Amino acid sequence: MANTDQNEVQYNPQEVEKAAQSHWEETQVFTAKQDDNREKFYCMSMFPYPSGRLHMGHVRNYTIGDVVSRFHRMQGKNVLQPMGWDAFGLPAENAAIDNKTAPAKWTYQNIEYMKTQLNSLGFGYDWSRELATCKQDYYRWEQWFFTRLFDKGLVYKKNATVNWDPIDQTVLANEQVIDGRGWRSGAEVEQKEIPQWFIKITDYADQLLADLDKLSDWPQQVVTAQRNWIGRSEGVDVTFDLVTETAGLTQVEVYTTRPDTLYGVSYLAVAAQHPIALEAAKSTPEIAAFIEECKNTKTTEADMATMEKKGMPTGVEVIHPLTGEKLPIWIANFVLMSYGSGAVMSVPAHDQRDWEFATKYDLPILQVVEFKAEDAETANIKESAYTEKSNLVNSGEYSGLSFQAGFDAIAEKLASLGLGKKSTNYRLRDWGVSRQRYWGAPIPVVNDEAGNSYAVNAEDLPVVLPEDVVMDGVTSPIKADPEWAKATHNGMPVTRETDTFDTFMESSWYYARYASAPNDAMLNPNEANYWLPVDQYIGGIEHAILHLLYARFFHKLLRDEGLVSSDEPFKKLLCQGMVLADAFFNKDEKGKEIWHAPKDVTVEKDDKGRIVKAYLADGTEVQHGGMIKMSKSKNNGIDPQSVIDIYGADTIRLFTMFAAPPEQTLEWIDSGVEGSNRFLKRLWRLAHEHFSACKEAGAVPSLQLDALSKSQKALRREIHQTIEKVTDDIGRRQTFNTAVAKVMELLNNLQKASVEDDQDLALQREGIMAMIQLLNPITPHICEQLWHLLDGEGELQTSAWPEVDKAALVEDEKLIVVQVNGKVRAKMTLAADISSEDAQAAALAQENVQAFIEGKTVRKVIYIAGKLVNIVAN
RNA sequence: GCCCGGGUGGUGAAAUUGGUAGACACAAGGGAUUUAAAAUCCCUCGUCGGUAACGACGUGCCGGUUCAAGUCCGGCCCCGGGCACCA
Repeated sequence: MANTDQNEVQYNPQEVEKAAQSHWEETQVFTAKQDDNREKFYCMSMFPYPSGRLHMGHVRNYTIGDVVSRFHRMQGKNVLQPMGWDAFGLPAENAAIDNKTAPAKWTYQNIEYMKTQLNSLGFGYDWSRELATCKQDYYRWEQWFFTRLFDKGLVYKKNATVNWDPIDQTVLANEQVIDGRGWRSGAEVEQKEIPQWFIKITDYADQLLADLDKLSDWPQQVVTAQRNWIGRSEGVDVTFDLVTETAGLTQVEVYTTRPDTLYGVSYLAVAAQHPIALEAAKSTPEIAAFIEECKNTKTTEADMATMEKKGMPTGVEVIHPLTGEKLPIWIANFVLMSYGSGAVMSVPAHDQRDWEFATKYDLPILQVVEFKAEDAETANIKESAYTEKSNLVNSGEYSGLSFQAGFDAIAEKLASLGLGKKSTNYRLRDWGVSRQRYWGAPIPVVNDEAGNSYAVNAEDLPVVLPEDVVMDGVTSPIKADPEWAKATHNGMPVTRETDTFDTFMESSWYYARYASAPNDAMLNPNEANYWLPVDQYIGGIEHAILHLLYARFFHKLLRDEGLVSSDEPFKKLLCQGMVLADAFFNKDEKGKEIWHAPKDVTVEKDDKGRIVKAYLADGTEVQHGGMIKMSKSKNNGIDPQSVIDIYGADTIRLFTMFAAPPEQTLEWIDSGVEGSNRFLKRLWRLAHEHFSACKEAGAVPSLQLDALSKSQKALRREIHQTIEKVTDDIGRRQTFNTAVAKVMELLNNLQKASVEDDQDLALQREGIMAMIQLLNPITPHICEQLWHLLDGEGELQTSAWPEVDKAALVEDEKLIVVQVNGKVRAKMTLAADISSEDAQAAALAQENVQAFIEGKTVRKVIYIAGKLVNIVAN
């Protein structure tokens, strides 16, 4: 029991971890080599942006990845777990301005430091495959690939709006616009149209949608989010003839998903930028003013839904294609120029926005869809639109048709009149990849004097981004230097594009480059196809849409280029939850919240452990803002390094895996971290006690399976139940928290078991060795050291995962619960092979059961073998 | 508004196929050890009643199915996240 032997070796995580890490370095156990005779397992975590230091979100993400990798490696698979750096991006430019260094230098310094942090956490990466997206041996292939897409007609240039800072004369990224003003100049940001490059992701919209069905090992919510983002809808393009020619047009086209409601149209609504609106503005100053107002309405704000529906009549009219009726055209602030044709047919009775608009401007509301029977009592066109799909009414010859029949019949009629055709629309837009930033991969395009664009020839690649630059904070160095843009293309003088790629370009294919990074090509298909697809991808839910959609798209592009053979890049996806911590604040004179770091705050708790008072070192009282996501703005981040320095990597790894299931939020609790550390100390101590006992005994005794006592059998069953559960929890369920809990339970039981003879000692050894193996994916350093201490066979990292001895699981006796009318009244231990009759009889004989059935008639007895008896009596 | 999650002790959570609700851990309280403290170890710990045995109640609310419901079905309330004027 509590052995306070003075000679006992103390658990010193720093020493243990250093030793284990050197051992892995010597054995090169994480270097992955292609081997067609072994089953491969490719486990990848989302690579970090090299911001300077790891944060707790990284620790959680990469611990999960390392646990999965080590588990599969111990199962004998050929595991690849790489790591790299998402190294291009805006923060480097900002830091460069603040620190007066070049973005490249800052980035490489950060990479160097963060790499030591990752290593100190013991993550088993194959560093020989390390990549940084800002290096030319990486982005040159991205540039090459873009030129291939250029040749295939999958990219194009068009005007698109950017945020323009009129004082700094520069383009701003969305995050540089704060409350509509430039972050440095404070000038009001303007929308400006400039030519930019787009990749035709919409050409792949159907494939991206259809292949979602193959992603059965992705979280359902991510699949759903992507489906909604692609937003496929089926409808009809309807043409309305204008009564009089306007803006050079004789017709207006609209897109509708509800052609069945065509008889309910009472007006058309067009976007403020629509040609008809612009034409009307020429003669009517009020309209011009309204269009100007619409320009300034933010389209990104969340309060859009509550925004007032506003509009103005244009005075222009169209003819209803079926009824011949004249309908007015209105300009409406909720119609988007960027979706469909920038014009909609308005059916106020059956569309809520149209209803609000029509009610406000007193336009006719015509019901053409019958209320379903179940809605008949509640629906009321005078109060809101009825948007259900149902049979048609008031629709001439189409009245009485169902939704689908009406849809088809009206679509057909319009087609025969030459005034409509069925069409499919997507919410998904083409991917704009131009960024007017410096720290990114230059877009490999040159332009001649006539304005023609050419993809840079393969032999002229890469287009190198100069790294030794001075950032003035306003203009991109490659835009500021006219010499940089000078180039020749097939002997002709040309000018380079000075825009760079969206950094999502780099992160869309890095998983493939880890698998294969030849010097002379983007990928070697043979190597890439050995490792791909990624078997397990782990990262934050914030990338559920953009990154994961772009990467899926890129994979299909790589496939169509013949570089990979699979359809999807990531077989299984795990999105880990956020890390939360207590946050504290007080308010300054202006009422502004000032957030204080948890380490500066002292808390007082009541006897239930709830925070009743919190104050700073100088006694100032602060308020507890609750458990919220660790962030700079709330000043509640915990630096992982400080935790590693105190408790070591194994403790931080254990706590993050134990405190919550991986996809749920994790609450950072200091006392919980101490608890995890306590557990490791107990494990350490038990293993060392065992080691001493073996030394005393002279030899490591071997287990005599047929000579085990009843309690020894029970303990051995517990050991093998633990192996069974942990294997399932890590391998299949990915509930690492319950795996840890089960090992904790085993340690508790092993500590309680008295060791009196050789059999006890041998059994203790079996249990300890199993714990070391089972915990190794989570806390590999301590396990590695204990494995050596106890002379484990072979390399722990690649040695076989412990196997369940099915015979050990067999129970001679079982605990049976006895219920009367569904309530537990007794428990009894019976032979496992007892007959149903005997079990029922034993249950009825229980004293407490007798008390509850006295005076009642037993109607029925249910026996669930080996588990439960339920006696129904009344 | 729409789409996902979720609601279980003082707290984080567990209960995998409908079969003992609360494993494991944290906090709290009590005790041992110690000159003292730290560390360590032991005990208690859903609520109420009872010395205890045990009993009643208990998984957001209301109802249903079932021998049996945290789990399944119907309705409602609340919380968190995501998307958003997509025609």
